[in-house]
Amino acid sequence: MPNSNSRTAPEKKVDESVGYQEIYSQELREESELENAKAEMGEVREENARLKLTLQHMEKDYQSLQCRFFDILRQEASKKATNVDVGVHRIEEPNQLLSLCLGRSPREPKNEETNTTNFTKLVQVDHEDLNANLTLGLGNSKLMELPMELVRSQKPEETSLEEPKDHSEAGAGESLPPSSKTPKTTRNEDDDVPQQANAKRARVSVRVRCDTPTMNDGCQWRKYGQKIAKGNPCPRAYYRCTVAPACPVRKQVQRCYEDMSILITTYEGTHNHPLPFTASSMASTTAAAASMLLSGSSTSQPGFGSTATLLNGSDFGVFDSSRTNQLYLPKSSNPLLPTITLDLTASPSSSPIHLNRLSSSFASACTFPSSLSFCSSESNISPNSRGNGYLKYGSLPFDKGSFNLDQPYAEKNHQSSSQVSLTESLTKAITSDPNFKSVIAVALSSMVGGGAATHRNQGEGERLGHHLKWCEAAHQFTSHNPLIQNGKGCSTPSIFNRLSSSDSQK
DNA sequence: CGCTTTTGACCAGCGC
DNA sequence: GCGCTGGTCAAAAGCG
Repeated sequence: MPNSNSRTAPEKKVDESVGYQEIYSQELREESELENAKAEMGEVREENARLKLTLQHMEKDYQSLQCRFFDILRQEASKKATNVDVGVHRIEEPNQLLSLCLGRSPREPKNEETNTTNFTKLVQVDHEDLNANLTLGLGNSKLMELPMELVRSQKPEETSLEEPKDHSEAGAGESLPPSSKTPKTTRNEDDDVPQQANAKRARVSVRVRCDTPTMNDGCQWRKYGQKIAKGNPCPRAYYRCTVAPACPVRKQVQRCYEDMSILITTYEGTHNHPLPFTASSMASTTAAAASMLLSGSSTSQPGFGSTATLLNGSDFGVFDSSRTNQLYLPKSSNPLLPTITLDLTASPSSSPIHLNRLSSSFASACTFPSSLSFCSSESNISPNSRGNGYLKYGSLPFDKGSFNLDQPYAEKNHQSSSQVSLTESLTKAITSDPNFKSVIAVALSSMVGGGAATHRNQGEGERLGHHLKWCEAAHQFTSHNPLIQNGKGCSTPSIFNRLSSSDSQK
């Protein structure tokens, strides 16, 4: 009996010790898991702190930019007060500027004081919107597609390529969408949605010095026609976007007769599909320009027809009516189509006075000397031989091609990264301020989305794209800093070089 | 073989 | 109504 007692006691002890070991090991496991979780939380917190810091920087710089922009507007307003000759033009300019920068309607009250206060309010509202969007965007991956949203801003119903279009474009098959026959759009759904129709019909003409037959904008194009237009022996080529079968976007490419080195590319329509990174840059550029044109068309002078001109400052307080005649616009068969021209052929240094008088994004965008351009060839082009004093959007000094992962698209076009970078410069020039909110939102969304995605296995390519968007956004963002910092609009290339090199090294 | 480019024909808008 | 012009179509050719 004692044996049994003596036997059971140690067994009980052994059982107990085994139980303790199990419990202990389980506790150890739990502890290690807890520590892992804590470590992960710490990392997330660090990342969150970094994001917060970045956001604070962005907001701070954005506010600085607003202040500066506001000051410039005030200066401009005071100048206008003393200049009666061009008063009619200039009174409307801040509105156009506002409409460009903030995407607002230019049909606001034209009182300058009202303008400035309105602007302040708009900025505040925008800022609030920004915060709201950012808040939403952190949890909403959809915001990552803001550039595309921008591109499709006029067509909100077309949010996805996969989404079958149930209106006239649906089931079109081989037939072209209604908007493809742009001049004929007046008889179709455009009557129903006039603004949308305007957006489709608005054309953005880009003048670029380019040796290659076409300018690589990152998109896929198929040539469907060629004509020799009257007044220009150089044939005009017609391209349509082939990224999506039903994409209504067309472009016309024609060399400038007066200067064969200048390539005039006219974009028409908005893409109804996701775009490669490089293409989205150009698309957002043209969309922004088109939207600016459309929003400002109501204030344009009759004598100027339906053509607006960017970069010579005609819309930004430096208008010189004599210069509009120096435009080498492609002869459009459809003068009803509002056309905006982005002239990238002139040197920024050719108009220092204009430069100083330009406001906001355009001032900052124009401040990048062409010598800093990453456009290998185009950047060294001498100032426009015409000497028209056009402002050139200098290119940002980062090699877009270095992290252009949309190789299939780029390879399709067999064109240099310098042209891609041109797209970037365009984008930065046009969309910098008007879409600054979007830029920040995209940036943060991309960061958050990309950061989260690193722990997942899905959407690798998309994540890369977002990262690229972030890079672009960061460049757009940082491109404003020199203006803020020195207040003279003299950009310092180092920051871009650092950024670009770090990006490209990744 | 599939995609792109070329090129002549066709169509629609506009001015006279 | 006619001619001019720009834009598009579509068959043929070219290319990889």
